Parts: sequence; C-alpha cells; structure tokens
Amino acid sequence: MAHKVSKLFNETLNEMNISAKQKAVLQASLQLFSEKGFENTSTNEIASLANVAVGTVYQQFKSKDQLLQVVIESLIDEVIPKVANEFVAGVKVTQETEFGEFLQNIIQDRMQFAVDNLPQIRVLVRETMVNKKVQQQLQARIVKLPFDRLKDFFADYQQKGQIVEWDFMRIVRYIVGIVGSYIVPIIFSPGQHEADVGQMSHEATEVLIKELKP
Amino acid sequence: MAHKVSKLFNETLNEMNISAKQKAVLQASLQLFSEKGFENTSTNEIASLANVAVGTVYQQFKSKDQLLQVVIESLIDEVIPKVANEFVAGVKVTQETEFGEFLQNIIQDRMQFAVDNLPQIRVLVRETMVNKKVQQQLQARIVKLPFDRLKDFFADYQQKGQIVEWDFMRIVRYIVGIVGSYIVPIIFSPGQHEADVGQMSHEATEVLIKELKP
Amino acid sequence: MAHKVSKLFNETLNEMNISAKQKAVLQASLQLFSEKGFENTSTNEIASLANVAVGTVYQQFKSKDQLLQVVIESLIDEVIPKVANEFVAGVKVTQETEFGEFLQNIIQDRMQFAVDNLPQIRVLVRETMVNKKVQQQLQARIVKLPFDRLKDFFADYQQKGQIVEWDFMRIVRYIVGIVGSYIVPIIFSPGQHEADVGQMSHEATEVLIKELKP
Amino acid sequence: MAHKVSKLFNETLNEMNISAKQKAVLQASLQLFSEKGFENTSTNEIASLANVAVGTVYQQFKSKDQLLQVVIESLIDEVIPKVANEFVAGVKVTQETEFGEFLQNIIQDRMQFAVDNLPQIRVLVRETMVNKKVQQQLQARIVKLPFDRLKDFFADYQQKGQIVEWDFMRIVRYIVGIVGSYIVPIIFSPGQHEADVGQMSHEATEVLIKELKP
DNA sequence: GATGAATGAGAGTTCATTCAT
DNA sequence: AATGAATGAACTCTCATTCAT
Repeated sequence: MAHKVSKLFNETLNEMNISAKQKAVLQASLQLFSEKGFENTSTNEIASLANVAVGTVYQQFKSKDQLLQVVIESLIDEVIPKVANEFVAGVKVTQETEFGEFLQNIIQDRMQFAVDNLPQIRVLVRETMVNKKVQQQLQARIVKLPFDRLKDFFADYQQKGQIVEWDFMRIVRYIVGIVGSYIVPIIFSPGQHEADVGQMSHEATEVLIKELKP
Repeated sequence: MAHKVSKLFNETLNEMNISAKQKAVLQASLQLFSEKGFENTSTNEIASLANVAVGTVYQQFKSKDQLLQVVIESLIDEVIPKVANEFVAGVKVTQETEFGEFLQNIIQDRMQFAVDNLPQIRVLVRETMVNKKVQQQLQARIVKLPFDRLKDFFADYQQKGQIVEWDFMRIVRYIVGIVGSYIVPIIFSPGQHEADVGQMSHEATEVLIKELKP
Repeated sequence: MAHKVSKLFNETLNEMNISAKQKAVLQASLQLFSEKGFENTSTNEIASLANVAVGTVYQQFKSKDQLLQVVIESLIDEVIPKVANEFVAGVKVTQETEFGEFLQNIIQDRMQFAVDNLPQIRVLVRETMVNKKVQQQLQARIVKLPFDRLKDFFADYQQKGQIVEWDFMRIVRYIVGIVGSYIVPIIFSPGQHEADVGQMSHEATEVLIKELKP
Repeated sequence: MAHKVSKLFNETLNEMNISAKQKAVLQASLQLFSEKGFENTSTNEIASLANVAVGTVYQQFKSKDQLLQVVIESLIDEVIPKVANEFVAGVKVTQETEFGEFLQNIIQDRMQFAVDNLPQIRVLVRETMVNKKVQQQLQARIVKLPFDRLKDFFADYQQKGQIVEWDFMRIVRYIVGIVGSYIVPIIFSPGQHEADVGQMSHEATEVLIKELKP
C-alpha cells in the first residue's frame, strides 16, 4: 500500500502536457527545494541539475516563485489526493478483522509511506511554515480528502463496541499524534535514524489500542 | 509556571556582556528571523529595526550566519535549559497528588508555554529543518536536559501502580505526541486558531491518563 | 493630395515579393516600433501581433536590427519618394494661380499629411536620433527627392516678382520651419492636441507670404 | 550670455547633497543617455564610466528608471529655469535699441546655446518622445518659465510700431520655428555640421524682421 | 516555409560584507 | 565603538537568436 511520491509526481507531470525538459526542471526543483530549501536554491542550480539552460526554466514558468507554486500545487492537488485515495482504497478489512489488526495495518502502512517519502514531506512541511498561500492550499485540500470509507470503518468498530465513542476527528488526531511522535524526529534529522517501521508501528499500535478502548 | 521566552532571551543577552546596540541587534534578528525566516531577512532590515548602522552589526558578529548561530545558540543553550529547569522545578507534587492532577498541571503548563511563545518556537523548528548544525545542537541539548526530578515523579507513580511500567522516554514520547497533536496545527497556521488551552489540555490529559493506565 | 503612409507602406510590401506572414511581420513591427520604440519592442511581441511564430520572423529577416532596417528603408526609399512624387505631382497650379493660393494649398496638404501619419513620422524621427545609419539614409534620400517641378514653380513666382529672390533651399527651410512650429508640438505630445489643420495652415500661410514677399 | 548646461547641471548636483561618487553616476548617466539613449545604456556602463561599482549606482537610486528621472528632473526643474532666467536677465536692451539689434542678440545667443549644449538637448528631445511623464514635466515647466520681461520688450516694440501686433506666443512660435529650421538639422545629425552661428543667426534675423514687420 | 521550445549571454537588481571616517 | 557609502559576486529574469520537427 505504501507509495513512492516521486512516482506519482512524475505521473502528474506526464498529465501536465509539458516537454521532457520542463519535466526535468520540475523534478530538479522538487529535489533541490527538498534538499536545501527554496531560498537556498538558485535557478542556475535547478537548470544545471535538469540539464537545461537557465532560459528554459523561464520559458514555461514565469518566475522562481511560480516554479515553487507548481511543484507544491502538484503535490497538494494531485499527489496527495492520489495517495489518500490509494491508501483508503487499499485498507483491507472484513467483518472478522479485529480493530487491532486493522489499526496495525494502517499505521504500518502510513509509517512506511512517511519513511519512504521524507524529502517530499520535508518540502511541504517547510514551505507550509513560510508560505501562507501554501498553508491555505494544503489546509483546503486536507479538508476535502475522501476519508469517508475510513470513517465508516471506525464507526463500525464503534458500533461493535470495540472502540471508544469519540468523534472521528479526535481519533484521527490521536493516531496522527502518536504516529507523529515516531515520524517527526525522523523528518527533522535526516540520515540519523535507522527507522525500524515494524517496531515503531507495533509500539504505536499498542498504545493506540489502549487509548481507543471503550 | 509558563514563561515568556523573549524575557529569558533578554536575560541571556544581559549576561552576554555586550552593548545595548548589540542587544538590540540580536533582538531584531530573533524577531525578523521568526517573522520572515533567515534567508528572507537582510542585514539592512536587522540594522534598521535595531536602530543601528549596518556596520555595527558586523562589529560584533562576523557574518549573518554567525548572527543566526548566536541567536539560535542562546535559545538552545541558555533559554531552553532555563525553561526546562523552571518548568521541572515548578512542578508541584506531593505524596497525595493524584497522577491525573499531576499530568493535567504539566500539560496545561506546557501548552500555555507553547501558545505564549509561538514565534520563537517557529524559528527553532524552521532552522532545524534547514540547518544541520542547528539540528545537532538542539539534539545534543535535549539529551542533556535535567529531567531527573520529573523522571522520579513518574517512577513514583509507577511504583504506586498508578501508571504503566513503560520506559520514561516512551511515556514522554506519547505525552509530546498527544500534546503536539494540538499544538503543531497552531504552530503551522499563524493567527488562525483561537487556542483554548483549558479545553485542549483537558482533552489531552483525559486521553493520556487512559493511555498510561497500568 | 494627403496620403496614408500605412497604405503606401502596404503597397511597398506587396512589391517586395514576400509572403503574407512576412508582410504581417513588417506591419506589426512598424506599429510596435512606433508605439513603444525599437528597443522596447521584443521579437516575441512582433510575432504575436503578426499572428506568427518567432521563428517565422527570422525566416525572412536575419536579425531584429535588419527588421528595423527593412521597415525604415521601406519608409525612406519607397514610401517617402512616392509621397514626394504624389505631392509634387498633385500641386495644381496655372499661370493665373496667385502665390498665396499656391502656398496655402501646399501647406494645408502637408499639414494634413503630417497629422494623418503621426505614428510613422514618430518612428522615423526617433530612429534618426539614435541610429546613425538611419540618419545617413534619410539624409541621402531627402537630397535626391524630385523637387524640380516645385522648384520651377517657385522660380516662376520669383520671375514674376511675386516672391523674394532667395535660394530655393532657403525658402524651403523657412516653410518647413514655420510649418514645423505648428506640427512638431503635435508630434511630441500624442493625443493632446486637437489639430485644426485649417486654422493652422491659414496662419502659417499668412506669415510665410509676408516673409517671402520680395 | 550662452551657458554650458553641464556646468549648471553640476551646480544642481552640488545642491543635491549627494556624495562625489553619486554625482559621478549622474554625470555619467547624462553623458551616456545623451550619446546612446536610455535603453542602449547599461548600468554597468554607467558604473564603469563613473569609476564606481555597480552596487553604488543602486545605493542612491532605486532603479535605472529612477536614475533617468533624476537626471531629467534636474534638467527640467533646475537647469532649464536657471538657463531661462539667465537668458532673460541677460538680454541687454535700452530705449535706443532697434528691434533688429535686439532680435539679432537674442537669436545669436540662443543658437550659440543650442550648439553648445547639443548632447543635453538630445536627451531631453529623445526622452520626451518616448516617455509620457517627461512630456508632462517638460510641458508643465515651460508654461511656468518667467518670460515676462521678454514679453514686455516685445510689447514695447509693438507700441513703438516697430513690429506687428500679434500675440506674444505667436511671435515666439515663429522665432522658434525659424531658429529651429537651422538648429534641428544639427540636433539630428551629430558631428556633420560645422555650425556657423554668426551666419545662421544673421539669416534668421533677416527673415524674422521681415516677418514681424507691422 | 512555418513552428516554438530551447538557448545563454547579458541585463537589472540585491545584499552580505568592508572600511575610511 | 559606531557609522553608512561603497563594493562586487551572485541572483533572478529577459530576449534575440537557433534549430529540430
């Protein structure tokens, strides 16, 4: 179930009807913005990583800011919904699935996803901190994500009396909080952790099951 | 128990044996780095906010990078330990204090602290994402923070059988995770939330008590 | 007698044996050079006003400079001689025509011509100021203009004792000077004057008759 | 009576309270704008002619456009009024002065002035053709020039019956027209004419006296 | 002939840093 | 110690020109 954002990003670029060079520009931008941050990346660097002349960058994109916008918007408006859809659709659950197993699956999957896509997550996090427009776009997108199927599962477990009768958003908040307590340190310290997703997801599931008991 | 980082930052500057002008420079730097980010702040802006000539900035500080270093180091090596000390020292607990009350106090206090010091937290978070040196410094400092007294309290509650026998770091991780699930959205969306610390800390305590039950 | 330069320019283009697209390029160039000046006009703008791809511009013309050359040369070497010929040929004069009537006709005609063709005159004036080659071309052309018929008329009036025995060029200089004193302000302030050609030519004729009396 | 605009321009710069380097920048700008036109002059060229670093140009002036503005405004709002004042004040005329002598003096003086200051006149002419703001500023300034003393002289000659009873502005128009018929060709062809101011002013005076007879 | 994406030299501009005062 | 004009490397961006399609 875990995806490579870079692959989905490339698919998005393919749908954008731009030339191979322009795609290379956007890929180089994503990579460099992720590695060094937007302000510390020069258009010259982007061009040379993309094997392209500086002017080519500006053929399609009006400014460096617009380049960021396009990269971020692709992530927010194209990649994130795809990721969310595939994630939600990929959740395997039957009438017999215990909540613990269900939760373990979700958590392991999302942790693996985070660990697999640290650079792209970092760009989004960083730009969200600096750029108001990005904040609003991301927020607007998150609100619209199709979590209905997931919501239904949780409602089912609530009806069966397996988990507490809290609001769906509150439950999500705590799952994200506990998962984040493992993932955020990794996001912030690149290359320092050997992330053991199995161990982390096991622990996180344990505590969350306890937390969400009726 | 909650503190104003800016006040502690000023105290730190007073101890640094620098002139009033240089203090103003550091204060202006912290403010502007927090508002616009390091890269988007020019030395001219810093100088003019500090009511000082550009040259004066370079009298004391070798470079703009050093200026950031000094600001960040002051926060990490002076302010954070003070904050931690005062926090830990300020925790009121007796033999009769129930764990719930103890936890509620801690959480409310730290949430209030976070809400009161958003700009400074933002600088640290942002620079930690871009700047490897800052990452290492912050990490090295956190490890050395004097949490022994706190640790003892938790050990006590564990001995009394009031909380689960998890590792202290694991317990802290979950507390930070749950508290973070309320605070992080506020850090990322400046000016959008009316933070109701009372309500938030109440909810967070409720879930954490459940989570930490034996 | 007054002509539209744009019409003559088009005729010139028709004689040039170039494609419709290339004609559109030259027309767009003339228009944009006149509106914004050569340096402030980009080849992209020319192409898009001409509804043509940039490459098409360079199919026919070696460089942007050559484009200017062609436009200017068409004006100087084709349009101006035509204008001059038609003007000179169109002067109606018989043995009975008084000098005043003759002069009034000439002046009114040329003033109307100037007012009708301000944009093209502006291009020529502007480029003449910046571009040495244009200066030389224009000068060389003016010297060769076929003013013989006009010269004869003036010689006739001189023989009849109706006008002063000045050199033809000196007479022309003063006519141009007086007419210019009305027209130049209009050239320099686009859109500010309601040019009353009747009134202006009347005044100019009055003073010139006086001036050219024997 | 004839002045060097460059000297008056320098005086204006001295009154502007700017450093020697900044003065050099403005002088270099005037020179280059005059020689090659604004668009064909690069900030690098200005800096190197002024013996200054590129950055220095931008220390005082926000943009290349502002540099032009400052140069033009100095000419229009400082130099031109000074020139006009000195010219009008310098006109020597007594009750005995014949109109012809009076006119000859004026014309020779202004022709000499024009010939002596061709570069600066060229900048103004050229920018007036391209730049609407300059047009308005120049026009607004010309209207306010203090020609009262001159007007009185002409009124005197009119009362004495020595010249025709035309409106002052109409008389000025024709003087400018005739003088212009000698000067404009020189403005437009730099370095081609050996301007014989004596001969030119003599001819111009001759025709103007005739023209302005009652 | 026509196209327009690609090119890269060079433009205007910024800004961390220096240094004479 | 403080000043701020001066510096120039490096940035973003433009645009005349080319060339594979």
